[in-house]
Amino acid sequence: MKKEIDTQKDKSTEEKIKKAAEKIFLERGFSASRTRDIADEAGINLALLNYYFRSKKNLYNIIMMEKLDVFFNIIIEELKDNAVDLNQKMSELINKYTDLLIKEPRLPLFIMSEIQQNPDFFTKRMNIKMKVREALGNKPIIYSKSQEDDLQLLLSLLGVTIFPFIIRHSIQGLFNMTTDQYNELLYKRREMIPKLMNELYNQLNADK
Amino acid sequence: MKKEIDTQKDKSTEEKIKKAAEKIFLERGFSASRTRDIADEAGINLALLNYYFRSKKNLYNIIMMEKLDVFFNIIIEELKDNAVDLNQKMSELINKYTDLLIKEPRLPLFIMSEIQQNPDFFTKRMNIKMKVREALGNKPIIYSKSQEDDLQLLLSLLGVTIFPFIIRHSIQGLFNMTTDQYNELLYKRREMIPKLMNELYNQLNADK
DNA sequence: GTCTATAGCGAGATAGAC
DNA sequence: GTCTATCTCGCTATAGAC
Repeated sequence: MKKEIDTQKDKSTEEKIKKAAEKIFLERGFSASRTRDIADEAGINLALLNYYFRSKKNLYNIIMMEKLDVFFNIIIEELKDNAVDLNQKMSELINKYTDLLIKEPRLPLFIMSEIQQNPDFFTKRMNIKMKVREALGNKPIIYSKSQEDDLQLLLSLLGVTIFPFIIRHSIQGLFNMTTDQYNELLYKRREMIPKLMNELYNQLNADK
Repeated sequence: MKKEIDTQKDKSTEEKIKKAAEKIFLERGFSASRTRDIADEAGINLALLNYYFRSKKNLYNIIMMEKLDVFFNIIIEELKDNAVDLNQKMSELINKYTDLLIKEPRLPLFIMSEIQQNPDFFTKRMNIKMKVREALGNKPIIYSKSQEDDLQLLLSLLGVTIFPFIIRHSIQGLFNMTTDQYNELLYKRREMIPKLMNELYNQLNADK
């Protein structure tokens, strides 16, 4: 009953199921998703889903792992390479997240919801945590004054960059905006945010 | 089978169920919540839940409406009263959200998830939209240059204020921080953010 | 109003033919 | 590998006694 890995032609069906699961899970979350709907979306039969992935939960975990990687690797890339100019790093991070979230608008809520409901996720099964430590040069992460400022900067940067995607529907609804209008707003933020964050950086250093 | 409104002693049980539902729904969302768990949490029998609230969905809607009100009324208060100083308004908004979200950390994800899955929510059943129009002085909301800047400012402010609460578990997990350490960080942001946002405001006006 | 017992159904998973 | 049919269980909702 276990899946054979090295046959070469079954990849197409497996991939169809994964793509369908990605769509459904991201739209509705785990509990509200129905395996029948995933099968329909994939254009295959429900039994095949269990044939390839054994269970709904297992399929979900696979999708979740991939999405966590996509989402957090952007931050990890940001954290390493201390040589690079701070402004350049921030611009890169903003551009990467903007591009990603225009394509996959539901990603942040999907990931944040999962982690909120399962806060031990990193501790138990993630290699992402290891990657972060690695990116920080294997120094033990101590809550020192300087690192605190770094973290405040990172939180602000992520907030101004990602949150507008999270609250998108509320704002569009409240202010009667079309998706195109809102996207225009989001793209303009790419220029705006680095200047803003640079100011924050100076401000934090001036406080000392 | 309908609930009698004007009896005076039944309020206790009804309130117990509502409080329990609030807890469970906010923790798990609608689909992952079990009415049995809500009943257990309330210390009453499952049948009573349906006696008082008819259905799970109805109970959920009641909780959701209240939470939407709590969450968005802070923004609405911010939008009206144009006479008040901008810095003061921003500080108030930051303090209100920080106080609220320290008490109810799961509120933003709960609301954002619901609206993402049901974007027509405002259009169909909300009086919040009306309140926003009212707060803006009954002017039709047109996507003009000046209002665009206002909106960028609002999005940034909400982002730096609320997002750190949303990403809390990820950051605590990644950086091995305790809840107390993270809360300390959050409180410090109350001072930091108004200065930052003021800079953004100047920046936007200088661009013209 | 509050309880026990249960109806009824929706959904995940599997058996087994092809 | 892929399908149809079905098993089984968990969950919402209700019937009915007290």
